[in-house]
Amino acid sequence: MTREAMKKQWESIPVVSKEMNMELTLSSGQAFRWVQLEEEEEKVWAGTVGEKLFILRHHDDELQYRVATPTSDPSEDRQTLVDYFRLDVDLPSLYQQWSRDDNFRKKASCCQGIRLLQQPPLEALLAFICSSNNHISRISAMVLRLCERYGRFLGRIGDRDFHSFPTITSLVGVVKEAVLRDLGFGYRARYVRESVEEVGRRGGETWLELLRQQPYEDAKAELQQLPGVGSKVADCMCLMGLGHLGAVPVDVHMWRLVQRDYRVGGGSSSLTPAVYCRVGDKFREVFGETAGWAQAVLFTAELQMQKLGTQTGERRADKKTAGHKMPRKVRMPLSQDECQDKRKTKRLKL
DNA sequence: ATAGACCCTCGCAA
DNA sequence: ATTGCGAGGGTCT
Repeated sequence: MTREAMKKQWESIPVVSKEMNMELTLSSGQAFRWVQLEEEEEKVWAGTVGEKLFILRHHDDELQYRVATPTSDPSEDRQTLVDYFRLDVDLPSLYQQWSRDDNFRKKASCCQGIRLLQQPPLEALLAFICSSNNHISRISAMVLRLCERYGRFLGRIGDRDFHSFPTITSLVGVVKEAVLRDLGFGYRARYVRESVEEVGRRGGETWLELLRQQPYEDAKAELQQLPGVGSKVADCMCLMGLGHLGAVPVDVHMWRLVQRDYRVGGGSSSLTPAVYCRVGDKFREVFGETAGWAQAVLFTAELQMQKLGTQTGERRADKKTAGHKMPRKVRMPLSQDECQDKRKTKRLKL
């Protein structure tokens, strides 16, 4: 089949717009490797899931896709996307449940269709290790270069090459800290290398799959054994790499949002491990088992607010004072053993 | 329990 | 136009 003919042929999966906002889902910082490109005067998304290179768009209540890699079984491609976007989950009804929380209903009404991606575990783990004390544009660049260096070439679209995320076997014993530093990883180079080695020792992707079967708390505790994986990165991995939808990653943005919109922690305290834990518990109390997904929606909605705010020339002079006029400190009664940082076990020595 | 250091990039002031 | 400075989806010591 010629290239031109390929271009016209879209496969499709019915997905109404309430079910999916592709733009926000792919660009809100869950995954770092999707790129939007122009193709025949329209915007499409290109990226990889596992060993497949996809081109996506959302048109006419359909998720339309092309696979740019040779494929033996077309139904497999479809299933890959169904799994990746969790299309079996009825999102509007989740929004409805979450909307019993007044703040959610107000803030999320503008941002329907934020789906939680189910990402390949190793990719999620390493990407979020890279995310620490970092911003999205740089994280994307780092992950991109990691794939270029160690991943498999999957194809070229326009002038851009796409690579798969490297497997654990292509990394163990191969990644060198100095190389990662050259790729711009900074001090995270050591975290990535050492975590790769440790994941390898524990059984690679198979071990990560086992963590998926374990209870969230256990999986999180295991992950925090890895260098570069604290409570936030562990929660990101649990939520987006392992499908533990109750995991609630709390970064500085979420922390500000929580202080402003929810009564957790009190105004003056910083995000200590104990407070971190309380935030997650609060979210699980309000949103139930899918608290992590609800968090992702609130996070994205907040990002949108800020983006729209700055676009309309609004002052962001309140950056320092935003959300600091807190109601009085309200401490949650808290039993010590229900909420504590699980990182007590000795970090393994490498 | 709390503070600093840590790689590097970018936006925004002087 | 350069230079300087702080903060950015934290973790470790």
